[in-house]
Amino acid sequence: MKSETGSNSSARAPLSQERVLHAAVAVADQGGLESLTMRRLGEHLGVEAMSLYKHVASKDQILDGIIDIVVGEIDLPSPGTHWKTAMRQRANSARRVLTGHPWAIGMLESRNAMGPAALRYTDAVIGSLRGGGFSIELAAHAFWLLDSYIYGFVVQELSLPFPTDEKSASRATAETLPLDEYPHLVEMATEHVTSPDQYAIEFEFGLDLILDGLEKHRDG
Amino acid sequence: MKSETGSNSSARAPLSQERVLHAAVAVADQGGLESLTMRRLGEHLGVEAMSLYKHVASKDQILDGIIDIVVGEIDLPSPGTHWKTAMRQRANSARRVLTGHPWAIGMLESRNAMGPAALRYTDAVIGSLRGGGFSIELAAHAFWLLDSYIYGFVVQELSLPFPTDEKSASRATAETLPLDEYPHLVEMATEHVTSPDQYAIEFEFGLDLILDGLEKHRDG
DNA sequence: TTCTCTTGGCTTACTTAGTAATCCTACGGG
DNA sequence: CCCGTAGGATTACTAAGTAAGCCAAGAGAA
Repeated sequence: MKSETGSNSSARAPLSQERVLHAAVAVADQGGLESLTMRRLGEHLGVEAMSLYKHVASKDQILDGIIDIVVGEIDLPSPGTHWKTAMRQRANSARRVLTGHPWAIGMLESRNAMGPAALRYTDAVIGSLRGGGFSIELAAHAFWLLDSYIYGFVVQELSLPFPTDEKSASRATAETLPLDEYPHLVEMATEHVTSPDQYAIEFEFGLDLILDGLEKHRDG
Repeated sequence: MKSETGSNSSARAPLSQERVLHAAVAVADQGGLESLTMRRLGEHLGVEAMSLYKHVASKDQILDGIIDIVVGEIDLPSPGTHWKTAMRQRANSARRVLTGHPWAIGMLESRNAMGPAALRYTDAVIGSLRGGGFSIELAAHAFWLLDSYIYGFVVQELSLPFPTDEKSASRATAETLPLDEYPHLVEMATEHVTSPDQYAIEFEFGLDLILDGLEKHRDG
């Protein structure tokens, strides 16, 4: 098993900070944040845990790094696009990316260092709004509002059990609950359909409402 | 030091699940989530770590419990109030509570249990909307939209360095950044005033926009 | 009273984490 | 040919969650 003498062709690719961070994303994606340990990450890269420290300073730095990688996956508004289209696109892209890396959203509040991708993202969004005729003040408002909505929506979407676990949802709403204590909850659970793409519809509703409201502010 | 023989007056109050959970909130409040360890929690209660397990099943259960305690601190809309007033009140209350326990927001996505307080909260909000003339569908939309906004706003508010650390903010925006790479960011940082209660103003803006939009939907 | 449960605490010890300190080895330039 | 260094492995320390089992004090029952 240790026939790796000399210039064997299967000599593993050398580590690098980049490879470590991308591997960390992969590990977190498949096992969740709590499965991302230095030893497991090393294993994933065919390397001992301590070897990682030759490329990153600490686990904290890894955590900062993988957030920025995720943020970097969000599509930036392309310069020419109308602001409303651009905002809709980046909102949908952000939601897709964040739900695709469910561990990421929970880290946004704890680590406040904005990496390069986060800076680029923020700059592009504000730029798109300014280009769309928003004042500085209104652009700031719009940015806060839209980002709040996106983050919060994803937080809720991920914290609700529906998508992953069909039967736990019905059990939670139908059996476990003391039905008469929460009449409105029960009413909603029974009468409000919950289709697989309900979240997309729900997301669109709020997004449209916000974009329309912003447009009115811009024009009025 | 072990003079606690017999019916000493300073015999410590007996533990209980409630006392453990409230102590856990206190520990997390003063030291952050990562400072909440079983040993420290025990210390805080004058007890060994393992003794806690006579009252709670696991640390996970503690985490679920303290979230529900925090949610329970949010003011519920009082039944008689106009829906718009009620939503504004509970939004402000929720923001106040969540920023007061900064560790809480990051846990909302990971633990999906919904304790009794969360159920009560959800039920009351939906009830207020239904009472205000919202259809089931629109009440669901409104709930999602408002809660997304609140959660997301708090996430952003807590992840930005401004309030706690005055000089790190200016350093981050003024010195560390390669200024010309992020022109819009720089513009906003320089021209957009950031007063201490900026967050409250920012929050109001989005809240008003959303509430007005919802009202329009309800009436049209 | 005395014996025995039960309740609620303590002690010990095992596992898994992050990481400091140290060591080893192959390679590249003098 | 030698040696410094880069990039890996080894060992070991500390802190955390928690399983297992011990022990004291109070509440009934005989």
